[in-house]
Amino acid sequence: MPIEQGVSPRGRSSARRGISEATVARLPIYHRVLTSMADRGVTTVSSEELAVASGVSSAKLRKDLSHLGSYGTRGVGYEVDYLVYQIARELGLTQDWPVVIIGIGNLGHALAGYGGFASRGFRVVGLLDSDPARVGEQLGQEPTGLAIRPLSDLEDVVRTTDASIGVIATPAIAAQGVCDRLVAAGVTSILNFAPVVLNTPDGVDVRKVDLATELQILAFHEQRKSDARMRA
Amino acid sequence: MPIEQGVSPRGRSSARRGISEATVARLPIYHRVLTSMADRGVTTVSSEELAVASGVSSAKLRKDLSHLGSYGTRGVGYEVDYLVYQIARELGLTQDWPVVIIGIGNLGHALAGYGGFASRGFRVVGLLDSDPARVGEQLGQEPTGLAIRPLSDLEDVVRTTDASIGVIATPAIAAQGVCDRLVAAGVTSILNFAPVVLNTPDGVDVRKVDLATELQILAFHEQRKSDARMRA
DNA sequence: TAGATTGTTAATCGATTAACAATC
DNA sequence: TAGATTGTTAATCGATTAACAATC
Repeated sequence: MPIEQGVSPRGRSSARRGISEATVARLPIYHRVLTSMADRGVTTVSSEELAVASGVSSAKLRKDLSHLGSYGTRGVGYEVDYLVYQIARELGLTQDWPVVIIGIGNLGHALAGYGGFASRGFRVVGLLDSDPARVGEQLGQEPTGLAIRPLSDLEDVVRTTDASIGVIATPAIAAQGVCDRLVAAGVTSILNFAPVVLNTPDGVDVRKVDLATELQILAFHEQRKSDARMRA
Repeated sequence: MPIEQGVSPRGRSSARRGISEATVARLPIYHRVLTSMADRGVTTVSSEELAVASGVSSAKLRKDLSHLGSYGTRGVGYEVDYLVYQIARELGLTQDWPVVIIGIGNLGHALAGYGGFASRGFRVVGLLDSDPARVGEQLGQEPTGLAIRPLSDLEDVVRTTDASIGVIATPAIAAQGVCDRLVAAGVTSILNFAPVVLNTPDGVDVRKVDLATELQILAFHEQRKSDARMRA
């Protein structure tokens, strides 16, 4: 019996090093597609089926999944429930993540009410806004609802809720200041919707969602297509 | 004088082939950073300065810009205004792009009111929702405002406005159907906020913005960091 | 056993980086 | 001319793909 692959030195096989960013970015897609399959009563899926449903090639899918471990059965495929669980564990969805949202304008409002968070273990535990007129406003239904608190409560909210993830939905001008305060209060992951490049120390992860950028990329390709039509 | 680089066979040098997706995705960032510099009265910028402000390496920045043409001056840097214009032209921001938004819930509402669109040539020309209670609602101020129209008007709106970009902000269940109708009506670029993998024919570009996915990627890294702290 | 499908390898492709000649 | 900085090259790195041996 050849030792093809040493047993991980750590308890959890998934904790091996070297799962690439590109793979991590696709895992949530697989997770969602698999969850929806499970809901429809599908119990087993092949890499080909899952790949098509996820919009990737089956080779890429198998390669991605192989980073988590050997969870398929040759000649058969993957057990949907088991794979959902393994991906969730890899992504850290088996634990609860307290999230604070700063800037409760139109967008912050929409984010606070987004159902897709809670169902994946993200618990919105704080809503902050600098506008005194907005402070105190209650979002959501009473039992689970949350009141908007003044921005000055930021440090307090982060510490009492032990939130490690902050969502910035403020105007651009306020974003860096809020970011600095979040980091100082102990937040180490930031999802940024403000159209600015945030400066953060090492060890803090920032992901940026930029609506204008997305449209601009589409416009670029739209222009290409329009040029191509022109030539034809 | 050696012919190092043939003149493009097309009128516009920027229309050369082979500008990579990775580069295209960064151009909007450069464009925004440069615009903000111009607003502050900066007239000239070096690749090093622009790179730092954009959060990339200067080598990457110069490589990216070199795909557009030779718009810098050795020993000096880049003229801010000129570079802004060249990037805008490359991205197709020098023309107007009519955009329709489908699904005017919290998120669609926020998108419709987002100022970052108009300032970059994206004109929201249609708002559609399937909820009769919402139809007729006026968004924005009177002169520029827009009324929500019934979903059944989709084809009509796309055709009369000649929109080639559609934004889907509907619930997941409705997204594919709306997508199919948009494509049938002639839309060739789609920005999808619904948490589903859309199926589209070749030639249609889809970009997906997925809030839950972004948080899940952060959670993955957060878990890693927490593991690392545990071990320390 | 025969058929199916995984997990992995090796080849390919593409993007990033470092370094520097060109040139202002 | 001396100093600065671009544009480009070549090396490196990482991700994707195709193919197939392993194995259910």
